[in-house]
Amino acid sequence: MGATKTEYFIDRHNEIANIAKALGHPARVAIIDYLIKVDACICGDIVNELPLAQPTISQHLKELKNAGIIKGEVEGNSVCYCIDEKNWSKFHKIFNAFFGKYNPAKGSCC
Amino acid sequence: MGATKTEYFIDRHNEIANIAKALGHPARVAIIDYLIKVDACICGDIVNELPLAQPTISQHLKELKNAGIIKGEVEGNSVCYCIDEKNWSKFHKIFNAFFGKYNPAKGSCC
DNA sequence: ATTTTTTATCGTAATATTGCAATAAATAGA
DNA sequence: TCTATTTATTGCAATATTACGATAAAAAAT
Repeated sequence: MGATKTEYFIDRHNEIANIAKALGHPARVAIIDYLIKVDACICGDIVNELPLAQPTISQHLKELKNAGIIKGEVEGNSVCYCIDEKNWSKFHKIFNAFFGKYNPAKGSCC
Repeated sequence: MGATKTEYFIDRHNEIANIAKALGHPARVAIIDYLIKVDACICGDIVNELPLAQPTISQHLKELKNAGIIKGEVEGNSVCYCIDEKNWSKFHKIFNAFFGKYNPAKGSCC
């Protein structure tokens, strides 16, 4: 008990849930938004942008990286983080397909 | 400690995170997919579709309802659940705008 | 070589989530 | 009324998440 029964569900549902879960924290959305804004790959000054301690940011970055949303490359002293372009497009498509599956126009609700 | 510091973040980031969080479990994605598939509003036979106990399903339905993704109406004996059309369109737009903010083409990553 | 800068990891506390058995609540049907 | 049927709620155990201080690791600068 307590743990999600991942093996009970189909891959597609798990994949959508995984991406969504990674996006399911305001700090992580803020990190992504910042990375998009500065476009060029920016490293740890994300810490200065958010009201969270450095270890917390590092943890959130790790989760975003694990989900495949961002990637980080060691750049001398620091680490350069940026959006993972390839996965981003993929995830965009997946979510667009998911939301597109339902057509509100013909919604025949009670 | 342990709780998300919601008040530290801007509304937009919290909104995206909230929807994403609700979609962040395969059972909830499966429930949505099922509701879309049967189109007409279907009640508690979701329980027969998923390998989870009735109270667990009920809890997931509650979370989806709280997030505004689905709505439930009492229909005699049972409850009729369906996609919340209005919010669905809204959420679709929000996520499309979010993913559309980044243009992988000009991604100038390290 | 020592210090600074930058990021990751460890350890720990607080809180949240997931899941279910048991049970309640509410209506339908006999 | 009594009995199903259907859904929600309660209570609890197991696990996950969030957050941060302390500290490690690794390269840069002095």
